[in-house]
Order: sequence, then structure tokens, then C-alpha cells
Amino acid sequence: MGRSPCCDEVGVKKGPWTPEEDEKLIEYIKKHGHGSWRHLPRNAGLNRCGKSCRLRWTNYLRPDIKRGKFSEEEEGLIIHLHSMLGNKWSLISTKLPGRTDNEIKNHWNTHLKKKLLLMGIDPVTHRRRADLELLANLPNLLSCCNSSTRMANSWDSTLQLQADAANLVQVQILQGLLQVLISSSPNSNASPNLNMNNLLAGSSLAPLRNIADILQANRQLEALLNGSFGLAHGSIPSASTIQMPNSYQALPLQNQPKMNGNENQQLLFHSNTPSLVSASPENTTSVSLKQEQIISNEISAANSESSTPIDPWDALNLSDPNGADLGWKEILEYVP
DNA sequence: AATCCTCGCAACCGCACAGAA
DNA sequence: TTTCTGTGCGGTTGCGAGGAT
Repeated sequence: MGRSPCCDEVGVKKGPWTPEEDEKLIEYIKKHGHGSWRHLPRNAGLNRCGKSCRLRWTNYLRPDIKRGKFSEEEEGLIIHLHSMLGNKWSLISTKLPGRTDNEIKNHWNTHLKKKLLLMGIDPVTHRRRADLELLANLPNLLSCCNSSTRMANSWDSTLQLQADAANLVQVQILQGLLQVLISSSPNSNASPNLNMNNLLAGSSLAPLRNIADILQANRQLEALLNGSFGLAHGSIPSASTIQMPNSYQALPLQNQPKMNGNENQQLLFHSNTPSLVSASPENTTSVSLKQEQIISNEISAANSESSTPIDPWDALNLSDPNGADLGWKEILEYVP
């Protein structure tokens, strides 16, 4: 490497572009194409570096750029693609004709991120924010699982798709929590691969007797929630299909996004993959994969996965904090 | 009316990668 | 194989507009 940045050139203008500069750039590219960006400014009579010219052209002056507000469909598509691709704005922009990566990135940072946060969804992982404060508010969060709380309008249903997926993750976190709580007890005979049927059969948390147990459990829980808690963790059920309304629907690649939140669909839950989403920053390693390939893989995986419903969860009334089987109140007493 | 604060967006910066020499 | 060049990408910054005090 060792190349000096082109923008180090002395006397090169920086900052906002004037209409005259825009005009020069447009005229030149219309006549000659951009060719070498490095040589363009000199040839076009611009006192700018090539990089600045390229940026101005690609992000603002290009004739095919669509300006104005993002539609609900576009926003839904951005959220969906971001959940699969992460911050790969250039890849995402290829699915939104007329939108630049810069524009999408800005829109994400200023609008969509906040909206997701307001929904209690981590915009990085697209999961329900799984921190301890949230767990303390567990009953309210669990009530989100109730389909009666579904939101009606279309944009909200897009967010709800995320929320549904997040809720499912939350269910798995709960399961992990229960296992940690029980297995951390010195008196517990629970095996590491605790069977959910057994868990349901033993509804009392009586074995958890003292503060040390609780602290130990909390430490483990914190570790789990801080990211080491992979959904592929051995304590998590194998690949399962959970019936959920408004499920996370794979988008057809070549078509406009359809965010229909009114149908009952199946959400495929791949517990043997690292996470619900494939491209959270910590596991976005296959950047070099072609975008189509990535998205196609996601969709085909979702479509082809054979499924085995987890019966015990059907019996678990998660929406009821007083659910008698597990004694949620009892559990929550141990969660700070 | 003046000042402060927040927000949104355009532009910049540094790095990485691919291909050419 | 190494070095250089051109380009693209993602993160960050700076500034103007608008609202709040």
C-alpha cells in the first residue's frame, strides 16, 4: 500500500459543492463518462479531488437517484435486509433502486435504528434486547407474545415481524435462564441437557435456596446475555418450528417486498445456526459472498428446514405471568 | 429576540481490496 | 512476488435547519 490519499493534495477544495461545480461535473460526465476519477477533476476543470467528485456523483448528482422520503415498503426491506446482511449498505442499496448506500445508511442511523429501539429490538442483532432490565420487565414483555397485541398498520406489522422473532429469542433466553437457575443449584441433579418435559414437571424452584446460588446464577445469566449465549447452545432445543402469527417472512428476491402481517405462518427457528439473524456484526464474516447468494441461502434455508414442533412449549402459557405450571412470579423473584 | 439543543444529511476520512505494472 | 493505483465501503464529522426554552 503506502499510497498517499488523493485528498491530501494542497489547495484542493473541500466542503459543500456549489451549483457551478455540480454543473461542471454533470456536463463532463455526460460528455465523457467519469473514466478515471483521479484525472476527472483536472479534465473537468474542478478544484476537487477525484474521490470527492465520485462521491458527489454517486450520492447526489446521478440522474437515477430517487429522492424524497422512504416508503414503508422500502423501510421494511431495509430492515429485513439489514437483519440478514448487517451494515452492508452497498449490498442493501442494490435492492433499493434509486437509493444510495449513503442515503440508506443515514436513514438507518437516524430513523430505523430508533424505531427498532423503541420496539425493544436491538438494531444490531435484530433480537429483543436481552439485558437484565428487560428481564426484570419480563411479564410485560411476555405479554407481547400474545397475538391480541398485534399492531394493525402495515409499517408496524413490519416491525412486528422483528418483534415476533425477538420474542421467540426471548423464549429461548428464558429457557436458558431456567436451566442456569436450576443447574447452578448444588442440590440439583439436573443434567446439562435438561429435558423440557422434566422442567415442566418440576415446577418449583425450591432447590435454589440461598443468595450464593442466586448470584452464581446471575453471573451465568449475564455471561449468556452478553453474547456468549448462542442460540446454538447445547441447552437450547434442536431445530424447531413454532407457530406464530405474523412470522418473519422471507422476502421474494425479485419482487417488491410483501409485508403481510395478517396471516398465520410458521417461523422456522434454526437453533443449530449461530443466531436468528445471520449477519450481526460479530458473525458477519462472509462479506465476500455475493449478495444474491447470501439472501438466497437465507430463504432456501427457511423454506427447506424440516421441522419438529416442541410440544412442551405449546403447553407453556408464556403470556400469563401467573402461569401455574412454571410459577413465573417465583422465577421473577430471583431476577434483579 | 436570542440562545441552546437536537436532528438530518452531505461530505469527509481511513482502510481494504482488486488489478495492473 | 512486491509495489502501486484506482475504487469502493463503512464509520464519522460538521454544518445548517428547525424546535424548544
